[in-house]
Amino acid sequence: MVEKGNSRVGCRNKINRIHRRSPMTPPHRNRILTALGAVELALIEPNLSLTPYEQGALLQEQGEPIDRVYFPHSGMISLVAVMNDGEKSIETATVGNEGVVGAMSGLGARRAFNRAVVQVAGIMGQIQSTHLQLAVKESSILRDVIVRYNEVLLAQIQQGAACNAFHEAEARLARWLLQTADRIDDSIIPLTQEFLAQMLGVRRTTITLIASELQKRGLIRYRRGKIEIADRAGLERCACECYESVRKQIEEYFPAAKQ
Amino acid sequence: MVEKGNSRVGCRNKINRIHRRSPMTPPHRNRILTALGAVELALIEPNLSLTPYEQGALLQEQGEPIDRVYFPHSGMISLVAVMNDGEKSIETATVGNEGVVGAMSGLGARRAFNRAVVQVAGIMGQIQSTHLQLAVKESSILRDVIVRYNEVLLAQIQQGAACNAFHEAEARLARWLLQTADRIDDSIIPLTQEFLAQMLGVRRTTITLIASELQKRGLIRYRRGKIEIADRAGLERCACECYESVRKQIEEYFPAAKQ
DNA sequence: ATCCCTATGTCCGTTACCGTACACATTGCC
DNA sequence: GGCAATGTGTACGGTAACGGACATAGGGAT
Repeated sequence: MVEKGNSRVGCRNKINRIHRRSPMTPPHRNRILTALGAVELALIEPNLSLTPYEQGALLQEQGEPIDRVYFPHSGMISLVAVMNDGEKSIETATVGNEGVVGAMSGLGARRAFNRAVVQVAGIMGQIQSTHLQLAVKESSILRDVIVRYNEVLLAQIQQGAACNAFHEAEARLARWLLQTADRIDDSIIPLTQEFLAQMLGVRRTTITLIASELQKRGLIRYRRGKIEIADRAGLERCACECYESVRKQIEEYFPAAKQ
Repeated sequence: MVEKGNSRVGCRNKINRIHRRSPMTPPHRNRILTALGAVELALIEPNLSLTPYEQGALLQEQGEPIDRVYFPHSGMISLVAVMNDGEKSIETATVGNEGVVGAMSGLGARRAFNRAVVQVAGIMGQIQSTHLQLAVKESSILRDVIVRYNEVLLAQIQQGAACNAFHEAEARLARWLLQTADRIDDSIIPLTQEFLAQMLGVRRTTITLIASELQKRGLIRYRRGKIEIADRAGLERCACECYESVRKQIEEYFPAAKQ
């Protein structure tokens, strides 16, 4: 089960490390925000605060009203479906600096249809839903960007649904690792097998089995709580089509800034 | 694989039958439309045509631009995710008179994120996306209703994703039958096991096995191409939580008209 | 009545993953 | 250095569903 974050320090270091990498500019720019023009940015920026979140932080609970919207600049957020019994849960989408959590509340959506958990610590731009709503009233471009991201999100969730039904755990794990590496822009993913199991909705021992198999084949390397992609091309061959399919759509709708 | 409808006659009778049931008023009212006030209805009704569709009709293809929006008054539409190879496909949501297909295009969404196929023949209100867009510009209530339905749809797709991962075929079949019966407001579902298999993303023989088991237990009865729910309460006990969960949300967001 | 097509039934070996239990390794903490 | 907590490895029976092949039966068309 995913729980509210309680690691006290730990991630502070990570954030500092990121800052050290590029002291002048923000470490990453959120692509949704960069897709906006100066006028639209000016509408929301006064109410947009930059906040670091640590691993495990619960940003949004399934079924509760949405009060804030998060634009990750770094780190990664999982959108998670929680079953009624409260026992099992599974990830239905991941959001990194290419996305936004809770954006539809800006158009009037009331309740969160899923839980949102910070999986990899990072810095999020955040704004109150009410503030975003006011900004949307002023700018149809802002509204369009939100609708556009909603398309991406829907496609991603749907692809995941099909993926769960058709593809085996190995392909899904490979997909997940690649996807997450893209989101956090790092080939080392700081998560335990236990977490991966919850994301994929399989047993932890199944992950152990598959991971050691992938390691044997030289595609990944891992140690306690860290998984490293060793052979990206190889892992891509191992992942299902869903990876490329989602990646392409994101790239098309919200291309990464060139530099 | 789901294909473009090619049954020539057949469904005509069905539509006539429905019409005979209530000759004065439309057989069912679409709940999204009834959720609108007179002012909003007046905005779209001039461009809203009533059209019967037969089983198998392809309303929307995955990845293509959305040009029309469909408000079912009767019948049932499946939203289907198609895998890249074009071979496999799976249903990610069903839409009946409680919903609408393609509504987000009214807010500017460009491309269909999934295929939409008529599973059970019925009458659809349909309107051009461009016309809907114009109406949305005039009415924030209309916009809100669309956003509200988007919430329902997202929740449904996500629940389906989790369901595919956690629940076994029997529970999913039970769920599907109940859900579809609700949509078409009839306890007899005119579909073959082959179709059910495609919807659930399992082998046809798996459906045969499960269906005959359910029949043995007296929960359903079936003959060639028709499945009847014999013991609704029993089938509900057999279905997974997902059924109730989705049903409740729909009822809350778009309650059925009392009569 | 007959034919043929489509829908349903049955069989069988195979496999991926579950469920559960327990042992071992690494890390941080006192 | 020793302890506890956390993460990883392994083992094993059980089973749901696959994949493919083939057999029967319903029902519309002629």
